Amino acid sequence: MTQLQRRKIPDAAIARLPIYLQILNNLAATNVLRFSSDELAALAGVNAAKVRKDLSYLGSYGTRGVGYEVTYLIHQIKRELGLMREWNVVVVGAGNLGCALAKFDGFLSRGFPVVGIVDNDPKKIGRTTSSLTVGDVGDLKNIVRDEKVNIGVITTSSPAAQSAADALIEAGITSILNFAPVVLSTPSSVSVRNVDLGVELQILSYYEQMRIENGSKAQSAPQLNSVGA
Amino acid sequence: MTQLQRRKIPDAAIARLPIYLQILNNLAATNVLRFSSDELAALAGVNAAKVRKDLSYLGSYGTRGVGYEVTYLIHQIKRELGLMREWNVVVVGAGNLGCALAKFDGFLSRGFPVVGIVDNDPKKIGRTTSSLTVGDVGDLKNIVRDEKVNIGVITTSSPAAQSAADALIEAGITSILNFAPVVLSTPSSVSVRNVDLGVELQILSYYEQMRIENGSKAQSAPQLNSVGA
DNA sequence: TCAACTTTGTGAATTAATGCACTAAGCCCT
DNA sequence: AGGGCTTAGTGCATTAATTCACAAAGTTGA
Repeated sequence: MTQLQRRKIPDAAIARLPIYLQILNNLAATNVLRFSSDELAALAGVNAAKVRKDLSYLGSYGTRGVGYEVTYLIHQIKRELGLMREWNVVVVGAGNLGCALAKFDGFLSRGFPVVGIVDNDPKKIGRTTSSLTVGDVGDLKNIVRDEKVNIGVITTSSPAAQSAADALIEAGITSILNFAPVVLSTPSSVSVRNVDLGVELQILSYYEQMRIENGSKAQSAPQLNSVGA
Repeated sequence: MTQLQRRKIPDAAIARLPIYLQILNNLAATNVLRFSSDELAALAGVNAAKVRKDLSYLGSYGTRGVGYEVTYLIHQIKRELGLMREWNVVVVGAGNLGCALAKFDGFLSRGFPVVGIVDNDPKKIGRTTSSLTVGDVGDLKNIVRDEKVNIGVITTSSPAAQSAADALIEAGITSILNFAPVVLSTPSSVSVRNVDLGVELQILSYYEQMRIENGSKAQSAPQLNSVGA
C-alpha cells in the first residue's frame, strides 16, 4: 500500500465544514454562482482568513481575484466529509427523543437514513413509528449486518447508555452519537460525539451570570461546543 | 466600581465543568465522599493534569495527598456556572422538537424550568402541552417580562429561526440555544449555542470515512463539539 | 498590452489549550 | 517525631488553532 495517507485536516476545521456546506446549499438554492471568502465568512460568522485556510485544506479550488464556485465547493466539501454516499443510522432507545429522531426527516434529507430503532423494554418492542418497527436491542448485531448500519444513536436513559454503547460496539459500529448525559467508555477506535442539552444550558448559564455580575461588559459564549471523549 | 472583575476561566474549561458536575452528582448519589484528580479524569475521559487545572480555576479546594470533597466541589462548580439559582426558559417553535423539549424533565431537573412556549402558527397557538399553553410569538415580550425568562430556545424551521432570534433579542433575551440548522445573526452581547444534529452526523461521517480509507489506523473524532457564534 | 483592482493562498506571528514534570503539602504508620 | 507515601497545584514546554499581512495570480477596462 503505497497509497498516500489522506491529508490531515485539523479537527477544528472539520467541525466548520458542515456549516459552510449548509450555507453554500442555501446559496445554491438561491442561484448564487460564486462567493468570496469574505462573503462566506460574514454568513458563517467567522474570520475570512479562517475560511480561506479551511477551504485550502480541501485543495486549491478558488480563483484569485474572483472567488469560489458554489456548486464546485459543495462537491468538494461533500467529498471530504464523506457525504458522497449515505450512512445508515440505527437508534437505540425508543423513548420520546428516539422516536422523534426516527421520524425526523432532517436525518434522511442530509443523507443519514434511519434504518432501525431498538429498545430493551418489551412493552416498546413491536410498536411502529413512522414505517419502522421497534426491535429488540438483542437483535442489534443482525440489524447492523442486514441493514448495513454505520452509525448508532443513543437515546436511552442515562443508566442504560453504557450498555447500549457496548451493544453497538459489539455489533461492529464505530461511530456513535450520544444523547444521554453520561461519558461513555469506548475503545479509541470508536468515534463518539455527545449532545447534552443540560451541558449547553449550563454553559449559557455561566456567561449569562457573568454578564449580570460584570454589567454587560462580559464576553459571550463561544459558539462552537466541545463534546469530550 | 472597584469590584474585582471575575477571574477569567478559559472557554474550554467552562465547557468541561458541566461534565465534571454530572459525574460528581453521580458519585454523590452513590455516597462517595472524596475523589482524586486521577479518578475524575478516568471517569471524564480526560487527562488528570487537565482536571486539576480546570478545578484550580475555581479556587484551591483540594487537599494534597487526599483529593477533593465531592459535595464541596459540586457546590463550587455550581456557584461558578451560575447554577445556585434557576434560569427560566422559553421555547420558540411548538413543533415536534419544541413540544418534546417543553415536556422534557431534564430541563427542570437541572434548574432550567420551561415557563413558556410560543409559535407563530395560529393552528398551534392555544394548544396545551404538559401544563403549558402555546402562546403567540408576538407576546414574547410580555412573556419574557412576566415570567422572568432568561434563556430562549429556538426550535422553529430554518427559515423562521432568524426572526425568532430577533424577537427574543427584542424581548431582552441574551442567551439563546438554537436547534435550527442556520447561523444566527446576533449582536455580540448575546450568547448563542448551536445544536445541529446534521453537523454532528457529518463530523462522524468524516472520521468514519477516514477509517475506511486508511484502514483502522485513522484517528477518531474529538469528543467535544464546537458551536460557532 | 498594461495598469489597477480584486481575492486567493499561505508563511509567520500570536494566542489558546494541553500535558509534562516537579514542588509543595498534607496524611499515615512506625 | 519523623520518614515515606500520596496527591494537589502550577511553571513551562509543546501542540493546536487563530489571525495577520502580504505575495501571487487572476480579471477587467482603457
